[in-house]
Amino acid sequence: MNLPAKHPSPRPGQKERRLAREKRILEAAEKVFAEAGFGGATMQLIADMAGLPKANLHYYFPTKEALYRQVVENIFQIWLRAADVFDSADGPAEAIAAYIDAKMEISRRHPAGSKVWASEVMHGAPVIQDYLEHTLTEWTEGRARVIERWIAEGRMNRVNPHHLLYMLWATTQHYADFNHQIETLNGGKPLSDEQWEEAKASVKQIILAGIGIDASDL
Amino acid sequence: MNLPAKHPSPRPGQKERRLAREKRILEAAEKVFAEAGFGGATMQLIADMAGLPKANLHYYFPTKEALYRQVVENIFQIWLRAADVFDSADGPAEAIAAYIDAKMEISRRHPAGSKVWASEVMHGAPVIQDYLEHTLTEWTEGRARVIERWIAEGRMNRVNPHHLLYMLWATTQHYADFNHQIETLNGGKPLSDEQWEEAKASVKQIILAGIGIDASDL
DNA sequence: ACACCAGTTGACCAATTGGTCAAGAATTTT
DNA sequence: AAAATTCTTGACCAATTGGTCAACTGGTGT
Repeated sequence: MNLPAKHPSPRPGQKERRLAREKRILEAAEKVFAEAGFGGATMQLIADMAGLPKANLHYYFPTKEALYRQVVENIFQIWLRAADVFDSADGPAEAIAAYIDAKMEISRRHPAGSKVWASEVMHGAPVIQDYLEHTLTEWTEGRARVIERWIAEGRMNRVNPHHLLYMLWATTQHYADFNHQIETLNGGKPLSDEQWEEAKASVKQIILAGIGIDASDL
Repeated sequence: MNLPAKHPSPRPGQKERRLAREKRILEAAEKVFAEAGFGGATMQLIADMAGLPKANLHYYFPTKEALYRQVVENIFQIWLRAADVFDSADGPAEAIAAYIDAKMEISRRHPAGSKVWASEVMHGAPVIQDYLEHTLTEWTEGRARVIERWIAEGRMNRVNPHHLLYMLWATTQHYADFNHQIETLNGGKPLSDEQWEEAKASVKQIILAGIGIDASDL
């Protein structure tokens, strides 16, 4: 990070290589943790999937817990970043629609990460309890106040902001966590591009109508 | 069940004892599987929680898989039974409201079971793929047709029935699977009776309005 | 009293697991 | 080119795991 930088210019060298290796490991780990859960995942499996010997994996991540923690924290960052679109719009219709789109896109592009997150929370959040208590709590309370303001301004129906947020989280996350069930009910095939669009549209339609917003605004 | 019944009268004896033991084991197993996942659960832990030696546990359930399978199948039965309330009502308002109530009650009363189910599906449904492909598929298609009929009759908005069902599942299940997160956001306390009522009411309010049903019907 | 059988259990086992380590290969720095 | 640092890896280890087994217990029917 801050070692003597003899050469002020580029150098594709060591640092990038290390980051690339770590990224490859983290991607393998995410998949394995998602498929097998923390308890069912083995370092050997992760090493195999990343294409390197187990001992080497332990060089980059000293323990299984450390590796897992990193995976979970990465997901949480993605999750939080998506949450930002909530603020970049100025009304409930745009904000909630954009938030649904963003979260549905995460479910589509990062199903493994979503599952790891769900699994972590389901098991009592042993490693990210801090995040839940601070970052997530603050974000949630902030957004709840925004929603209450919209309600006070008559821009949407009076609903309990927390339960609305839970519904948004639950519904969008469902498409990742339960994608296997959805696939099975879809004749064994993954949702096509059009079906994903329909899913997004359906979720937006029902929720926006559910809080008294005319979706033709969008 | 149908062994020679020497005594035609009662007899609290052996069969009941066996069932009681199995029930106790299954309850312990459900908790442990929910808390640790299949991979993280150990027969020793389940035995401890059930209050009997591990070897005895293996007398009732020969393998970890067999025990797990039984737990999952039990949950699925509860799930399906709740689904029946969907049919006992004659209109979309009553049916969906009753279904939400029933599923919310399951989330409240059987959070461990719900988590085991979620975990099973999330990991690709290794042991209940049959159920997904047959029983669940048939139930879902049947209900989707009912919803389509309601739409055709003008009794609710035109929405994609599958995505409506997914939203119902996702939202109600969320209160079980993510109860830890909800508790954390609730100041570390479980939802009170009143809060559960508000949760149910909020879910019903948003979804019913979302499909164009005036909830004051109920 | 006896045999019979479901249930109980501590001791044990082979396999797997997360993690270590020392020796070597690469790469960078001097 | 040599020294120093970073990476790589096969072999290994202690602990844990699911599962077995033979001996034991206790109730039931005869």
